[in-house]
Amino acid sequence: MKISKQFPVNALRVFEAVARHLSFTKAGEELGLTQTAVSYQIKLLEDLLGESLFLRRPRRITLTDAGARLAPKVSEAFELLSAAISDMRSTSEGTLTINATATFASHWLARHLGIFQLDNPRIAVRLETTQEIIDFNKTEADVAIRVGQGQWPGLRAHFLMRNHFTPMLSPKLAESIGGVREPLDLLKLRIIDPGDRWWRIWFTAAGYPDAELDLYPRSKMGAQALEAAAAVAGHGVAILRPEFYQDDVAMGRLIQPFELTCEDGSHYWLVYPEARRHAAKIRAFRAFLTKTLPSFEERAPLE
Amino acid sequence: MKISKQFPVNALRVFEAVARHLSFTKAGEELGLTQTAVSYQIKLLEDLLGESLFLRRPRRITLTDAGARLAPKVSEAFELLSAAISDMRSTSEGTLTINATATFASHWLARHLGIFQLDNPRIAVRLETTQEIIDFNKTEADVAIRVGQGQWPGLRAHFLMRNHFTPMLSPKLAESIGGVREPLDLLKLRIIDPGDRWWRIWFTAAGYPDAELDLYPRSKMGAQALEAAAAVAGHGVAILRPEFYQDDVAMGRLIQPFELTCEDGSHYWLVYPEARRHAAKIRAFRAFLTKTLPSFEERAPLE
DNA sequence: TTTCATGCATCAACCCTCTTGATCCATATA
DNA sequence: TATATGGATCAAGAGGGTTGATGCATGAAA
Repeated sequence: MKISKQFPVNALRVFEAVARHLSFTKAGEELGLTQTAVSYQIKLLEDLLGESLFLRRPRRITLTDAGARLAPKVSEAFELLSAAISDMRSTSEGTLTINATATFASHWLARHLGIFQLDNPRIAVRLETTQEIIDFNKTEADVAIRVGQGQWPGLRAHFLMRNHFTPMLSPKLAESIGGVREPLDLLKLRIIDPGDRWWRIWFTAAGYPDAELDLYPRSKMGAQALEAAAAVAGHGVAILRPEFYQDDVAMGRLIQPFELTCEDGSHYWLVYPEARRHAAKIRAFRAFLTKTLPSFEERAPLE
Repeated sequence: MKISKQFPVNALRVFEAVARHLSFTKAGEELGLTQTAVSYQIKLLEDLLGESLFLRRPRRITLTDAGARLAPKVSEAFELLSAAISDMRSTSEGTLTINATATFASHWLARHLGIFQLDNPRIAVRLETTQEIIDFNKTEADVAIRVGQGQWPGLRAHFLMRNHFTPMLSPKLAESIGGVREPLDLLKLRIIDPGDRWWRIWFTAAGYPDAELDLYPRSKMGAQALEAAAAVAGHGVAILRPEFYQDDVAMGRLIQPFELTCEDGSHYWLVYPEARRHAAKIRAFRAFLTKTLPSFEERAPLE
């Protein structure tokens, strides 16, 4: 059974407009309906209620007692509804929830988000960090920053920046073995998360495809930020995206012993549900990225 | 454009139910819809608002912030709506508006309506009288008493009583011409509304088809009650439905000089819109008539 | 672990509601 | 009397909304 059959909300909506205008034609104009449609809906409602709601006088209609009793309450209810909707609209238009990896959040967003907020004083920002993959059906977020290939079904993706990596460690730790001169020197140290494929890629690129990383199955941290912290503390060598740790380098807490950086095909992307692409706040965020990030563009490096 | 497109009341209604049950399936059951339909409506609403309203967790769903903000207001609005409707229903179920001719109202209804009200203490009665034909589109009435053939398009008719008539006058007036012995005596008196076809019918039946009534084009009153009043006052002879004036006869204010009564094929009927036939108050009124009026039956004497 | 049960998403197909446009009718206005 | 306004009625058509089957993910149970 159709829903409108049990509870004629549409008919009520039409009734409300007619009661206000006291004219089928005018009400139709307001609602974008023909006079016929209005007539039909009113008749429907009247039949359902078993009561006439309007008296059909020549050239004008009048509310019956029943209609007059009903009208104000229906009006109120619909005002409430539309208020609720527009209120919700403006509130949620007003806060942008960004879900990012901890790494990206702390090393890039935290540093640049100020500009977005200056440009969009009416949009509050909520920044959430989760480990890797998020599902917009399961997490409340308007946009997300993901690392990947830039292809997710149902999601629109904009390229943010390439992701490359290189070993980094604390200067003290480097000194402890008399400095790091060549890649194999690193193997004298504890490797933070040797299972990370990045290590293999990097050593291969450096000319040592057979470096015995597996021998050191130490900590598995998962989040780059944590590995970096461990490296700063001198617990070992981590493989990191150098741009994110320029500060640490400048402050002498980390060094990047080799120029060589590698990529694994995964990069940073801004993603959001296809269907939400026209939301004002998402537009604003795109505009901010376009302005702030030279490499920002939709669906860029498909390699 | 469909109305639901601009303002998704149906979707909101579904949303309200889902928010209450926190389950698409349950909500569907409540509304008499399939889970699919519910899913569809929610998605519709979410797309329209550009906001997720529910988080799809395994085996249960949760309101998002946006959804949680929206739900209570929508609930309130719909409660208001359904309250308004049921309130209106019960109020108008509670008063029966009867539209009758002044004659019938004062001579039959007024006398018997007490029984109806005893039987139906919860139904208030509003008795309105208008001259003849009423249009349910133009007058607020639940039922009407009409004189006619019992055939009106769109209306259901129940036979109430035959309508017959005979001359009546005040005893004083009769004495003034030495008593009324035979029909032609009446012509010595002023005929109240000689244009009334009833006179011609009656005189013809009495054996005087050529009685010169047209000679006395006096008052045209229209309502039987007024003619009766004129007759009581001794202003002339009226042609009336004798049953309605038994009191006046008993009190010596009117006499019925001849036994002969005539009919013109028009009788008294209870009528109401076909569509309203199931209304409780109309049922109650029918029950009352069945009980009170032996001749009461639906669509009876088609002659 | 494997299997089962629950609950939502997706898809294609169909029905019926709702809308449209034309026409008719009644009445108020000029 | 002629014209304009506003609602009712009718047939026809579109598409919104519904259904039922199916798939998928997860939690509970075996």
